[in-house]
Amino acid sequence: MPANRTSKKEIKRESIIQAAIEVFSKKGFQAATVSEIAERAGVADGSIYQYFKNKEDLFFSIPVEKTKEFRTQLELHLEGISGAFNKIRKFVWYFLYFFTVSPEYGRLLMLEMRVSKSFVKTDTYDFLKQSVSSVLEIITEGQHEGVVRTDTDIYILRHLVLGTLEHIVSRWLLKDGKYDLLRHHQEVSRLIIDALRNPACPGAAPDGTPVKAGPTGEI
Amino acid sequence: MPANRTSKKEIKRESIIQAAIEVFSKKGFQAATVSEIAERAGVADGSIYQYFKNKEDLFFSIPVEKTKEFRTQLELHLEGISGAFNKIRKFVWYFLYFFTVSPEYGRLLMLEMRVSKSFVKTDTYDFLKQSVSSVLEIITEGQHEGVVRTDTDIYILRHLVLGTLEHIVSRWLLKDGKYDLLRHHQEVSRLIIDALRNPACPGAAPDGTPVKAGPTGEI
DNA sequence: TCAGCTTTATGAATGATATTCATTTCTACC
DNA sequence: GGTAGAAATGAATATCATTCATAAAGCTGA
Repeated sequence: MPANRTSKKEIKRESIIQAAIEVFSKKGFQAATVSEIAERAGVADGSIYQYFKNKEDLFFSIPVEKTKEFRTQLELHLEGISGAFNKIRKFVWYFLYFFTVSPEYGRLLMLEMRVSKSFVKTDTYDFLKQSVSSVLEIITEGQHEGVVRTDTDIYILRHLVLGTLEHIVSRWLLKDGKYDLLRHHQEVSRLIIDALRNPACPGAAPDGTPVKAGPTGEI
Repeated sequence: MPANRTSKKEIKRESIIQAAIEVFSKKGFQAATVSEIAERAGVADGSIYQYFKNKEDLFFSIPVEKTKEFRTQLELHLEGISGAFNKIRKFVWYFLYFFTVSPEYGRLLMLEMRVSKSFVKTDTYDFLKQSVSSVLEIITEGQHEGVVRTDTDIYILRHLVLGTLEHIVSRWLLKDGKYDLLRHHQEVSRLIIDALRNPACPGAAPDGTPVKAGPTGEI
């Protein structure tokens, strides 16, 4: 295909995605209609299907750009920060900050896509997962530093970090962002770090508290 | 209305809900059709609307019974256990156990309802929230015992506990329950407890590690 | 510039399905 | 057994997502 035609197609595709973002953000997946998206993009209903397999496929194309943005901005924010716990603090802050600035997108991602079986099969999801999983890198870095516990599967540590953050963001979105999402970011970091902290690491725990063994594994 | 007729209505309502559980579990909210539910319940399509405002209303009626079951069983399991951390361990185990035994229901609750704005407005949701929030009671109990930190908003502590657990369960459901959800329950409890633990409580931390102050609040 | 071919765009037609509503059937009570 | 009010019915309606036959536009080589 000629290059000229390709770029025109690309532009049209983009304008459809842009219209889709607006309409889906306003109405959610269900209530949004393909006709409205087509109208807003200035194309016929049928044309959408030249670019996307179906309504869902169009919906799932939205996160691609946003995820790239998340990833590059996060890298920028982590730049120059050393120490796994300092990076965790920054990650927590950035995660909450990101959704503070993009609540409409957050609604789509957190409340509609993240929870869909077909989305999980998507390439977009893999990309997203990989981006968010910089936590995993921070965790292993912390283990090498000796400050992060090595007695627990790192994927469980990730569940704790992302689970806590996603829960906070989801509940906030469900309440229409009626309060400041960032207001407790320091407490959240502190909590997460205390969970990740290596219990055997001298000098890592706070407040000079004397400590002793406790039972684990009891249900 | 005569009592006899009332109970007949109640029975029919139940049979519709039962049919709804089966069909929604098998196909999810979207793909399930009102006709199939009606057929399985042995009523006409239109009859559904005598009992429920619409398809969504019917859907959201499902958790009522299941939530009661969750709540009473949890109370039973906590019976006789003392100490906030022991209760947390039991809660973690029971939470994972519950979804292990009811994965189809879990899929509906965790992946479809929990994330819906209209569900959150529901009475059912309030009831559910209240049931799950026995964590809150355990947390304050632990604060009175002196073992749970008091430097952090208890709602944030709840975000950590429920966020971690719901994340674990959601990801498991999205992977079609292909592994044993309970296999890591002890690690999960340990992690959560280490996050909740009062950093100033002598004798609470593990392993006799000497500890000292660390910075908090830095991003 | 144009003929011939390919790609893209179109929107009316199709099919699926939630919901409504005029009509029928049932139930309780006299 | 007659009747009023409740409940049940399912055909009709309205709302989309998606398809597809047809038209328009883009490209190429002369």
